[in-house]
Amino acid sequence: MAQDKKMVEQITSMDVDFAQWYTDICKKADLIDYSSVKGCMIIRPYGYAIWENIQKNLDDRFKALGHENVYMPMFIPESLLNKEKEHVAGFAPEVAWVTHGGSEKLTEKLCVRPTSETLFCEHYANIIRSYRDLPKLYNQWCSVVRWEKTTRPFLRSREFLWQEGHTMHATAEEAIAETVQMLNCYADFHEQDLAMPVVKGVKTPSDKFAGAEDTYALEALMHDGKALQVATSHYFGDGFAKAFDIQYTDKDNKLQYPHQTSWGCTTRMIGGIIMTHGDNNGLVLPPAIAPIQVVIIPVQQHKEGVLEKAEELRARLSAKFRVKVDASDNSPGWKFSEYEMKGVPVRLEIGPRDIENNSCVLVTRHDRNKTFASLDNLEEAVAEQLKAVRDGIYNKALENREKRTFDCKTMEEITAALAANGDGFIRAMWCGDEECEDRIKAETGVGSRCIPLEQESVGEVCACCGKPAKHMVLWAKAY
RNA sequence: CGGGGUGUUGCCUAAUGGUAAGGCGCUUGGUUUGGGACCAAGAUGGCGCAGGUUCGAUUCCUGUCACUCCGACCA
Repeated sequence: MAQDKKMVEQITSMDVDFAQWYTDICKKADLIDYSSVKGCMIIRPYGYAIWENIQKNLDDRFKALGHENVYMPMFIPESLLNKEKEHVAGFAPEVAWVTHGGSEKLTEKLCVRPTSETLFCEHYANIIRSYRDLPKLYNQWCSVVRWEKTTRPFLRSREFLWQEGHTMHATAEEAIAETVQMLNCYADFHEQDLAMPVVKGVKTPSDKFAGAEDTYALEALMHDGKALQVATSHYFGDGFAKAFDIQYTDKDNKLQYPHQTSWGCTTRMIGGIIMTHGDNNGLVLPPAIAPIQVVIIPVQQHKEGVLEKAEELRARLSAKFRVKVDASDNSPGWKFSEYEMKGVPVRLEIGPRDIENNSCVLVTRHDRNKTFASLDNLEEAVAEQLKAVRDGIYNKALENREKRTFDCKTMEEITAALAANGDGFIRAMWCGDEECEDRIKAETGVGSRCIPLEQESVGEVCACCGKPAKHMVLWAKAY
């Protein structure tokens, strides 16, 4: 098997170098290319198609919950960004500024949006007058810019695509319900459609979004044991409303401040998909968002009738699935490898022998399991195999997470667990003191990821100071 | 932003203070075709960028940019 010369472009094995493996997949599965500006990546058609599928799925979910899409400008005047002090403080270090229009210096510099709370607030202040104007359930799909120091494709790019929901509600209760509802929406999308197990939790105060009362987040564990925050949902209370002077008249003719939320997820999810499901043969895509769900590989395609049959099956299956036939003159073996690298969930092989038997071969990407399917009820067989991929990769990811989740009572136990098992989720109790949070990070290397909504006691006292514990916290190294 | 590594054609790698070599890929023709096929003939780069040293630099020096890894910070 081993060959001296390099026959084809290989993907670095993830056990050898996980970071290189990740980069190889991004490049070799044709997801991205680098551009001439650091941290700004070109999302190539195959990568962008994944994003489009994610976008469509989520957009449908948002609209089903009553949200409307809008589009805000990409520039924010400095004075507007400065209105909410915690918010600016949080974002100022990574904001990109426009200082000139043509050759003229601008009288006020404009920031390229790192997020659009301020723009939404300015607009809401203009359009919200009465309780009859509430709730406002807006969302926008756009790109934002954050001048990151360290960049990686999908995981941390200086410009990234995302959606940001911004809603206004008459009461705190309604706004909190919205915050939780959207967290659940994201969680369902990740679990069902991305086949990615997630932990729902709330961020510790030090880790909250700049300007938020509460930040909820979904945390997923990657294959290498590092955590990735894949979505967030914030409850703002009326802090922004006060800073931006947004008020409405309630039923009793009294002026009130509305309560606000924002929630978002980004192209980072694609990085999460790669690092959750990918293997040494390349990408493994969850069927729900795979640009190609079924690739048809004609075998002995020069033989009479093979290509015609392949095309016939494509036409038939296209009614229900995203299907491609590869009729190029590459060898079947080459095609098998190619579409495995690209993560296509199901491969359909059709050759003279199959045609004779009125059947075909279906192979699932994640386990290369081969089944023979009759052409008579092919749609059902394909649907079944796609489901098998979704369930298979979900279970594999869940198993990895469970294998890498450790309950610890003390910092010594945390250090020992990490040393013995490698990176992963640590479940440990915390007193609520920021000093302890910092010390745990400094001394064990894992930071607080979230306080899981589903609390489970793993001890009585804080793993750091030994005082009575308030919460069980999930700790990990993170991307 | 601090510390390390890298930059030669589409990809991988070599050599060299005297003007770039090979494999893969690509093109054409033929033979193949159920796990990255084979043969033959072709095409493709001046060595990230900018300065400097030198008769002369891809090679030496300086700077810069990008990629990458490890930290700190962040979706």
